Amino acid sequence: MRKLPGSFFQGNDLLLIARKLIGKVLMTEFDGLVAGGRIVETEAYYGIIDRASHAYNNRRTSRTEVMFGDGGIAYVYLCYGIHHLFNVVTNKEGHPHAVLIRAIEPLTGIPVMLERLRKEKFDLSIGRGPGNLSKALGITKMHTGHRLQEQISICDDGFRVADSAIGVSARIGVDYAGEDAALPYRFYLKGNAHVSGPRIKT
DNA sequence: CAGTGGATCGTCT
DNA sequence: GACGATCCACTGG
Repeated sequence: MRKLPGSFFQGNDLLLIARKLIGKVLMTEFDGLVAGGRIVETEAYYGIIDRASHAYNNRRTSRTEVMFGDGGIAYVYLCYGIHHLFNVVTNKEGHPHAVLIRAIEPLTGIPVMLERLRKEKFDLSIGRGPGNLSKALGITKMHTGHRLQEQISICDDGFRVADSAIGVSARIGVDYAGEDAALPYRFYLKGNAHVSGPRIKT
């Protein structure tokens, strides 16, 4: 288990980073409670030229400010007043790229996740969908701006994903973004039951 | 199954 | 004052 260094996140190749995050392990440790899972679904948000991005048109506010910093930082915000969505900031200062983590396959700390979700038994909804995974891992908007090296970290455990195992599609829930809604910026591990969105028909 | 609507509040206009 | 990078429960077929 090797924590990904800041340099992993600071490249300008957003789509490649979003793709390479598939198969990595997202871990949290809050108050001694460890939880984590394998990332199986991501979405890329292309900053100032992407109508789906909060940083579109160089929109710089107190909320979006962390996206303008160096890569390797968490961007967490509240959606629909209920859900905390976790993003990884990428690229260098001044280039507000981000990758939304949409789903994980739970690996460790499953009892802790069940407790946070108020669930009795393991089921596929744990870690499925960006709101669910943040809740399971205990991530909230108070963690926005945190470096991904301490309480929240992303690790390589040696798991390898072949290019052919990664599916690509349009992003989910970004209809407001006009033509940019159709861009192929969503990546997922084919056949994984924890991936969100409509089931793929085979 | 598909479709619909409610929850709930920070953020920006 | 409007609106989400969502989720779940509930409806009807």
